[in-house]
Amino acid sequence: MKASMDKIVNLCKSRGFIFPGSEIYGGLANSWDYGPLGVQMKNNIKAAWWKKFVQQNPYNVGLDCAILMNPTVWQASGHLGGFSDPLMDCKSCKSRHRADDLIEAYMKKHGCEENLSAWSNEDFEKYISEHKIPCPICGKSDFTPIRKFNLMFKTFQGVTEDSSSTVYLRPETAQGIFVNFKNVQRSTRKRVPFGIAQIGKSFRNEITPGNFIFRVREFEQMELEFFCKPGTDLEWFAYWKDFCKNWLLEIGIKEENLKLRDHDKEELCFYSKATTDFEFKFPFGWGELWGIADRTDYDLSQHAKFSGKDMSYLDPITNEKYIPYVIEPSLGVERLMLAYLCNAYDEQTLENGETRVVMHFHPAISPYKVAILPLQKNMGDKAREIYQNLSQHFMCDYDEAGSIGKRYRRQDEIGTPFCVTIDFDTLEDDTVTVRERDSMQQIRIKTSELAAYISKFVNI
RNA sequence: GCGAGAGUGGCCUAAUGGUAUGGCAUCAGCUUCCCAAGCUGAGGGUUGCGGGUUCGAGCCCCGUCUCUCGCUCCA
Repeated sequence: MKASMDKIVNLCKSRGFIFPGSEIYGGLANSWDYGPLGVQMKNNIKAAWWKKFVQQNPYNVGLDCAILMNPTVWQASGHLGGFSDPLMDCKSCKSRHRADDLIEAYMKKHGCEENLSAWSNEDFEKYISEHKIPCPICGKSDFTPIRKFNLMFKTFQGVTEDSSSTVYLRPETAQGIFVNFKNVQRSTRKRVPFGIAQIGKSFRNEITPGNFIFRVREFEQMELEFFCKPGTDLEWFAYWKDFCKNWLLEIGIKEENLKLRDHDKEELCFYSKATTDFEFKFPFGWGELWGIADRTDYDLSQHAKFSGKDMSYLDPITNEKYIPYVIEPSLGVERLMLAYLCNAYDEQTLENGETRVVMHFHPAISPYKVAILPLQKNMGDKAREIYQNLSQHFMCDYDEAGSIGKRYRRQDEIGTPFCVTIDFDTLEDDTVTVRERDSMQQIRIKTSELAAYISKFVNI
């Protein structure tokens, strides 16, 4: 693979796709700011997803929920409580362990197994010190107190930092969809099966983020929750798996960079009946890109239980009443963008021995669609006129600095699919040369036909 | 949180304790009618921050901040 993380990171920074966050203050680990090209590309990715999953899809509708939610939502979903792992370090050898794992292993060995789910951290610590449970690495029993790693960001609603007003930043957008299931169904008169799509920020206090924008603490999700009748769920699971894969191929992800992996039983989350990961071949190895899960009726049932509201669906034709099953394709915007950058990266050696870096973006995703390049600076007036006209339709770049070859290179590097050059003839007969990025082929075209010509490629 | 490593213009890089190099990139001018050409010139750094040793610190010492890599975790 020609792309390496270093090259991608450097290109992103030097060309204005992605900058390190808070850089002038020395940065903030794993935070990233999206520059002029980055935000454009990110918006294009989101727009393409929305178009495919909402605009063009007869089943689905959109939604945009608040990031802050009633904390009970997170009790119902299981994010509070269940997912803060009780971790302790061995003071002697500095290794880290889960207290419940240590105790479970100890109990298993001594044949006295118990259900630990109701135990508090104090219970864990007491049991470990009373039974002098040894560190599996060094054998000593000298642990730090338990530290809780809650993966949710906490903040305070209201001006006093008092615990009664604690709220959380959502760790996934899905719950906002579940709590609005009835609202959306009623107001749109949708019948099951139907889906609700949402794009929005989520926050997770990952202990180990990294790999550029692959894993970050603040990220944007594109999620679909598709509600269907129990029993039809596996059919729909297969349907969305295909649908998602086709979309990735459509926007230009190469099939050889993609791998579908089904979770086996042990790996499945407690609420999930089936999960398939789309993995992408990143320069650092295969990494999860898109997770598709059969969440069963777990979420709606939990919300019914905790809220006391009926979350079931009454089929108006058969009069059957049931809690729908949910198929969830969940995709991270930044992660897809990183995959997309790696997927598009190419270095080519030209006939003259020079190399060019080319980003092979689909025209719908590339930040700029067209660059306007006057061959000489004294053609600037005409060129700016063309720029003004094309800007009505597309994101355009304008560049009159340096040789024409150099300007082509600059556009190749940021993946601009078309370059329009203005020359002497343009001033005479109003035609321009359009140069295509991947083939480097040139065609001559009337300026009046430019917008229509380029539109054909830009629309997915 | 622990362990290790690293911080010199936008990027890369040089500097036995002695005036902070050079390249790329950027900008201006000349030249140039289609794929990183050339020439001339310009701007940009108190070496992450604070202190100490010294006649003198990018370099040595202490502290601090930040980043990177590994470990534990990832609904």
